[in-house]
Amino acid sequence: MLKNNFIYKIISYDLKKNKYKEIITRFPPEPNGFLHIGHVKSICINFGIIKYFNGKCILRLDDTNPKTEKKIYVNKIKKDIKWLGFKWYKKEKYSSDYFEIYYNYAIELIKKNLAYVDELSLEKIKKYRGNLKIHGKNSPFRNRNIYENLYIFNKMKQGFFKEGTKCLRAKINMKSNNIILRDPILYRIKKNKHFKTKNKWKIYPTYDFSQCIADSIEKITHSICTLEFQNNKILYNWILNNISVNHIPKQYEFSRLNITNTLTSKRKIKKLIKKKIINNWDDPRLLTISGMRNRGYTPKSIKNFCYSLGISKQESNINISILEDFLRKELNNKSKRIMAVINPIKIKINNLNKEIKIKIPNHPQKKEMGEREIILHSKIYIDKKDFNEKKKNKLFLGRIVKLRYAGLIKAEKIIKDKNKNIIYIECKYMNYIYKKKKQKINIIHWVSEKNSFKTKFKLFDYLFKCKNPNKEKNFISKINKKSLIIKKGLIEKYAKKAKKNQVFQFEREGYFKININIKNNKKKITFNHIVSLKK
RNA sequence: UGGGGUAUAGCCAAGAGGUAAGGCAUCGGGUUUUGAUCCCGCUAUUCCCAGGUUCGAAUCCUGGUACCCCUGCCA
Repeated sequence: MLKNNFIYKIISYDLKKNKYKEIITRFPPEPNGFLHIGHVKSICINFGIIKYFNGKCILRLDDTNPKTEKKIYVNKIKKDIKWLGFKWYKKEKYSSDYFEIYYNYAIELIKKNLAYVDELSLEKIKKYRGNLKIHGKNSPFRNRNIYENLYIFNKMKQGFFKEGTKCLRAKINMKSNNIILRDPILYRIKKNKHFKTKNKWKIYPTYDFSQCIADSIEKITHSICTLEFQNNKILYNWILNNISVNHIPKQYEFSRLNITNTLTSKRKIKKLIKKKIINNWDDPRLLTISGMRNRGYTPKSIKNFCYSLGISKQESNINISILEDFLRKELNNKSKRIMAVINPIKIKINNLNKEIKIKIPNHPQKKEMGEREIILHSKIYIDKKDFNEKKKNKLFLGRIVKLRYAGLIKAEKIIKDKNKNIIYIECKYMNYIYKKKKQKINIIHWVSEKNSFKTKFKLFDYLFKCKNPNKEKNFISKINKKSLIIKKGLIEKYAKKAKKNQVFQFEREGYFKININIKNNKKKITFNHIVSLKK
């Protein structure tokens, strides 16, 4: 619920007090990777909350570091937000749109003697900064005069110096208890080509310097971000209070979304791709937006999940099964049912000499989804999981199971080869007799030889078996090696009528998406696992 | 005694001095030829701990404890 949280209350209050005419939020991803489920929460908050207030939400690509940012990511980010069904205000913005403005504000700070060019090496800056317990100490360059600062900063801009040799720092307080305030870096030299401004700039503003100014320029009223920026808020305000801006947005923080059995860190995802553990950012096992799209998630199921979560400052780790519940809920209503046998084992029904045609519904609760015909005859397949000596409700010698929509079969003989592998099981067909007292006979799904075709199933499992791979030192070692399994099995012929990307519920198994590939005029059909049914 | 945050059920989460909302999960029951779906019902004498103020405290005060973030020229 998007209303029952502290941010909604703050906005309502501000509006009531006539603080703002219009509410403007923003979503500012860095184009250095694909968007994931964590971003979706932020998107849902920023784009979602303004709908209650008739406000605007701006999409701003935060491109202040040309070392890691790429045009391709911008396109993917835009595509993913659109796919979710959100529209940003007018054309998307870029932090780089304001490079000239940032630069002028930097000059203003220098002129006010609130910023200086430091020439300490990276190592020295680190040393001088001190640590959690020990205060920092001033750089020897801290007190150079304004004209010299102006002169060198201009030279930096023109590209006279190497990366890491000089940077612009705010003159705040090296003895501050908040390390963020120990003369934070405002500008650094980067020689990479920027995907948007090309080679025009040799110096780039840091997050702390650019974010607050961009927010101010865009007249953002509520700048909503995640908890890790709480320490930076004081700097955000310091900068805006010391330059000549006429609008100061307010920053509010919420706790980021963590989900069990998966990773969302861009750095770690990049490592998985590099190690070829996953194919790419859009691997169906990943909770990136594109990965979920490939997997078969619908925008609505993802959004409903995010809306169901609260917005607070408490750390959380949401079980991935809750996300899956929202998916199942939607798929359940719109998917036709079908029977598919993923691990086939052959059954010979000895006393069945004819073909029995059976009309069955495509959805047990929705007649409008129509019906189809299946054929029962002497050669059928069931799943190996349903043939089990130890579990009493499964098929085994002497035991009876119910074939879904057909009759009962009783296992009579197991036929094995020399190596003791089962070739087939001989069964006896029996008519279904209704008894007053409910008999707990297990219903199993099946497929007949004449009414099915062979196909491949791609089965996905969690990328990590452990609940919190983010906490693992060596997360690579915790990878679930069986997160992708390909099985050869059988499915009803009815599947051949399916459209591209159609989703079926395989009875008693789960939801699967059809892949249709046409090679040399031949249709090749396979299926991708989306999510299993509840056990 | 570095600074900034957070503690309410298994997981989320409302609550702001008047006697613990809601959702999901679990559990119990019903419908069902999917152990699915759907429907109904139950689930905190207590809010991290210990004191204190008050007729009355999850809410106020005092003192503790646990966890998260900050020592990038990343964001």
